[in-house]
Amino acid sequence: MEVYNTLTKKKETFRPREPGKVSMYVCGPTTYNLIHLGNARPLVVFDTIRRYLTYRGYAVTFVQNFTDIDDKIITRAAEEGAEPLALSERYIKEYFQDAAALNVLPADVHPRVTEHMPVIIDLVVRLLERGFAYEVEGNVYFAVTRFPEYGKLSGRSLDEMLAGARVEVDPRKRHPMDFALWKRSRPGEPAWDSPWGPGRPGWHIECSAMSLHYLGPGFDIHGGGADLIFPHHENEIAQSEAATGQPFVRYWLHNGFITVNREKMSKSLGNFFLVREILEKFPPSVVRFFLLNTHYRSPLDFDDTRLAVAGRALDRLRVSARLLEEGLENGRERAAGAEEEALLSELERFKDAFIRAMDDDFNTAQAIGVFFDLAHRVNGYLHRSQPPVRAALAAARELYRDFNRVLGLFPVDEQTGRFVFEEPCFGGKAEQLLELLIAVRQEARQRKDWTTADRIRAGLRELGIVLEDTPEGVRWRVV
RNA sequence: GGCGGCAUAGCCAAGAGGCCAAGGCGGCGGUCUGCAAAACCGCUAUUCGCCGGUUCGAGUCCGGCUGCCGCCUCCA
Repeated sequence: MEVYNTLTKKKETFRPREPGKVSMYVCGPTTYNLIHLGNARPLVVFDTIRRYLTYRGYAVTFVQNFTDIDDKIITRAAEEGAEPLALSERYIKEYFQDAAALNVLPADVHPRVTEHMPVIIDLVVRLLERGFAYEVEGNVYFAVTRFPEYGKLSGRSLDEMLAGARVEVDPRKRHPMDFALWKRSRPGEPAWDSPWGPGRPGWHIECSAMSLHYLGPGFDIHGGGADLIFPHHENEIAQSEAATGQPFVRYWLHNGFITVNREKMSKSLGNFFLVREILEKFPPSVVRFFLLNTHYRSPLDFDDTRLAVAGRALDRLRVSARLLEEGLENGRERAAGAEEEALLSELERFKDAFIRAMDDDFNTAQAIGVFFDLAHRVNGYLHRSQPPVRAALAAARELYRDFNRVLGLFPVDEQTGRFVFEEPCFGGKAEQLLELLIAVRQEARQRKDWTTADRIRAGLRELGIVLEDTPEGVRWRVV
């Protein structure tokens, strides 16, 4: 397996710290608002990476933090007249709702800053003891000049950073690039006791403290958006390696940005789309497909049209999976013939191709291509062989499930293990009404009353419900 | 100003030296159908931003140019 490591700027063979086990940490959200699509990309990407590593037999320990106290939370809370920690709590709940909708599995641990103060303070103390940090009036700063390798992740030297610096220099800092490990709190702000007085952690120290706490130094994968490379991850390396004297992380993975009109989607530009809003217009599986249909390191331009196109593409896989399930119901328990033998051997080929794609730096775009090849092949078999051989289809369904286990595109019914084809926005009485309309139309068709039949079909199409007349009866689906 | 990335068909997007340049959307023709839809069959880039170079051989490596984007400031 090969992964692109931001630290070395090249693909490397993936060798975990411990054979058979993978430890990974992904920077989670600062909980002061609902997540937008740009925030959702790393969620879906690293969820998929985690799923794939699990699929490949690794015992994965996956940690994703919540930054539940920081300046932005305090500011936002003040605006709303809310308590900062209550605000965080609320948005953590909202986060889990969006993540679940996108079929993102919960991490093994979701540590929060406010619940790890002793661990964070210990790390700051250690940095002070080792001479990598200094205190000024209740604030503690990391001294970048004491860490010669500062800049190794983002690929620039302190001099280069200074040359382009647009930061105003804080007079309390010894070096302009020094950054806060601990910030003294102002009156009325949330505060925790520390050897330097009441305050709260700087942004970067929490991830060092919590990842080291749960995974130990030299853990395997640290992930996040490319905008975290500098300063966040650069600072994490400096803090962690200064404190432990050991390499911090083996592989740094960074996803590319979501753009809108080719410009980065960001809160500061205001060109962002909330996951919540998008899910009002598109099924979550389409959003997930859209995110995975491009390699995770490439930029991905977003607009409604592209999502709609993704939806049509995904429909192809959805329809194929459905034809497969129907084939299994109508199929025969017959011995495999030449046609089935050919299919079975191609299934092996698709599985190999899928693994090859994912082994190459988690190339989900190529892996999805293999999924389409598989669907095409199975559709062809179904088209040619009626009734199909059940054993062959069962093998095909296993492969659909394998691919889906990794990509997480289709919801699966926990009870039956079957794919769930209709999005949960439809059901109950509405579905019964639909069945009634379909029955009426069937009667019209038997009378050869094509006007009535076509009117019902066209009307339903307007509502986004497609009817398909097949020899086995009428099939409907929501588009 | 410093550092970095990307440019592949009408659109989206894989592909990091060598069988015919994946896949999807769209389009065209056909099979099926009452007509459709879906599915199936066939077609849809003599060519990978431009110019040089390395090589028996280059979207794929090197240099230059052009264009777009990002980081250097909170941001996934």
